[in-house]
Amino acid sequence: MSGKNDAQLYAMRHSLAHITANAVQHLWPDAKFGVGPVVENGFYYDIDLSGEQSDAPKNGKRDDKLSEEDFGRIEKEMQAIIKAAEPFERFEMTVDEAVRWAIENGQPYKQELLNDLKRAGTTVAKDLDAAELGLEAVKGSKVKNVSFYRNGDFTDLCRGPHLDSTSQAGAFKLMRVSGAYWRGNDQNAQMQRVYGVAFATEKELRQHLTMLEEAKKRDHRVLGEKLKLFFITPDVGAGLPLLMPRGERLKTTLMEYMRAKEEANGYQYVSTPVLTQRRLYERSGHADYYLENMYATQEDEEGNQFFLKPMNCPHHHMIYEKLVESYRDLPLRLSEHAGLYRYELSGTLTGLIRMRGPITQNDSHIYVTNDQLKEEFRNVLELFREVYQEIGFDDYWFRLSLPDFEKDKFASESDKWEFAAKVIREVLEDSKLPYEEGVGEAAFYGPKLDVQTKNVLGKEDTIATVQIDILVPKRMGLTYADSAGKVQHPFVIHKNILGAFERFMAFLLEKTAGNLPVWLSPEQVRLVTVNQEPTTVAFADKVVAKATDLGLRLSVDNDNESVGKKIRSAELMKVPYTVVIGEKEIETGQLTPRIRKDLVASGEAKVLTVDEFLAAVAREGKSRTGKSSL
RNA sequence: GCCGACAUAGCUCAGUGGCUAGAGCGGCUGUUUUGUAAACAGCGGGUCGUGGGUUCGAAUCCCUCUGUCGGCUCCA
Repeated sequence: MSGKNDAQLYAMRHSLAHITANAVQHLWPDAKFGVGPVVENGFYYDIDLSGEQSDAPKNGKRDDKLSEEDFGRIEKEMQAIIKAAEPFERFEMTVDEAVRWAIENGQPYKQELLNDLKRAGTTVAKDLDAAELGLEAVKGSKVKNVSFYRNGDFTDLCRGPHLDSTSQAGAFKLMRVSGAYWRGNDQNAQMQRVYGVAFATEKELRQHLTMLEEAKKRDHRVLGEKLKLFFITPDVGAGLPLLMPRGERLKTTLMEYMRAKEEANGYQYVSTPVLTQRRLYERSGHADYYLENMYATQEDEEGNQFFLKPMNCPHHHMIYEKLVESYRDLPLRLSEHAGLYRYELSGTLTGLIRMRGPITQNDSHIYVTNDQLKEEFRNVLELFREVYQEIGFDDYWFRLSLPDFEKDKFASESDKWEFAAKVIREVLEDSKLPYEEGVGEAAFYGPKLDVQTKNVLGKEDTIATVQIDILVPKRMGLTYADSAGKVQHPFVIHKNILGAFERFMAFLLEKTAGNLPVWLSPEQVRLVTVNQEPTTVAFADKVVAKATDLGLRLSVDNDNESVGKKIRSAELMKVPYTVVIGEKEIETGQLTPRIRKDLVASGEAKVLTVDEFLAAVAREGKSRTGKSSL
């Protein structure tokens, strides 16, 4: 798409946001409007109907909330506005005039934005820069004039640009309505956000909607059910998935891989209890931030209350105390694959991506001196690259998550924050790794380097993180003696490369549509028998025995069904290799493996001996290749 | 937690106040002994998510709770 078309599409989507608001205003004359920016594939507008008394109440219910039922009449009204071919006209007012306009028109949210603009020269709305709000503003500068756009009877504070006329609006569809806190702050009123998608042509819109349907099939929750990997049941609880044998196999394969990788890189594994006294979290400082997000036991008869651990750091810090006296003991790299539990708000739960537990984190804590910090951080990034490359995961980018010092959470020691952030930046720049920065995304104890990816519906997620802890070691009194015999506090690098194993499984499933490479497939080979004759079964048994010796995961489908149906069933389970066993194979001792389509380039079937075939699969498992060697 | 939508058989779904709640797939049984994406026949299978209410009558209307989906806030 050319830059000109991009600009045109942007203006079109932005104009549709105005047309949406315009239509809502026709139907609910007292509607109050927030902001209405362009987003990926479309636009939204934040609307508040509270206090609204519409002429057309629904079912006698209060009519102060939008619902998807209303979309039909809103869209109809939008079409009428588009058909009327109203020109978009730009004009300016002084800020004071604009504030008067907002008051006269009953637009308190616009008024607030204008007042902020006047006072601070900017509007501070999280995730929305002033330009997106439609305000021309440079931080610190005096704003005199603001621009407005008018079409027909609708006027909105807006930077533009817009279409020349409403008639140029393309194909659009209102998708959903959801709650959104005014200016992203949960202390503020909750408005309603109406989302729409919009494209230049009907065809593109239909393609987009089809793509969304297709994406649903790649959803790890759908695949988890179809591939018999995991499920969630209200009897156990929301956010508490149960892994079935296939899911556990996948998780264990990833865990074994990471453990071997880390042990080869000087990490030592430890094991710590899931229940812990409150005082540990008070000592670490986590109690100040996360106590209400931790599951607690009832007080026992001896008066003790325990918490399910939501992180491993404090426990590992206790081990540090036992093991480290001197700088000679550093760096110390501790790892644990522990199941963590966190109370997450019910509305945030998302399959294996966001869960309450067990969250099996690929968690390590690396204790270093000042001098070691940079090199060790570089080593961690190197390990990241190595692991992701071996796993074939290349769809990610880095985000340097920094504190927002205007928040209480990031209270003190700004020089240490700067130092840690500088180390991360230098390592990234030395390695020539592209990254973005995220202000306000840091942990309470230090800056983070997050690994970002997009899920199947294009939503951004953090897959893994490395953090430099500048606060907790001092707070917990962790020390070592430096070369001069002086007492020092170590830095701690918190790292998890695969994040939580469950979450990583989810990303893998969505990226691969369930077509896992051979080394990760719970079932690597399926033998399909042509008949149930004893000779056939005996031959299959012989292959199974050989495969088991090689450590392969192979199963036999000896059901009394047609070969075609059993092939289909293996295809649906995304088994990499399916091998039909019948008279021909028994006679010749040779197999013609059917290879899952994504694994192979040529469609030509190869004939191999049993030993050749099994050895090839074993090699592929060992090399973790994403392609078939056959 | 908040806003919106939704919850019917193992799965995907039909059924919007009126007969004993249906279909396809899966399952089970039998026949068939099968050659690379669905053999044929028969049989099971539901407290219509939970609890309450309205009604002569509720899967269907109202409320509660639980859970799911999409957002918002949050994410050590």
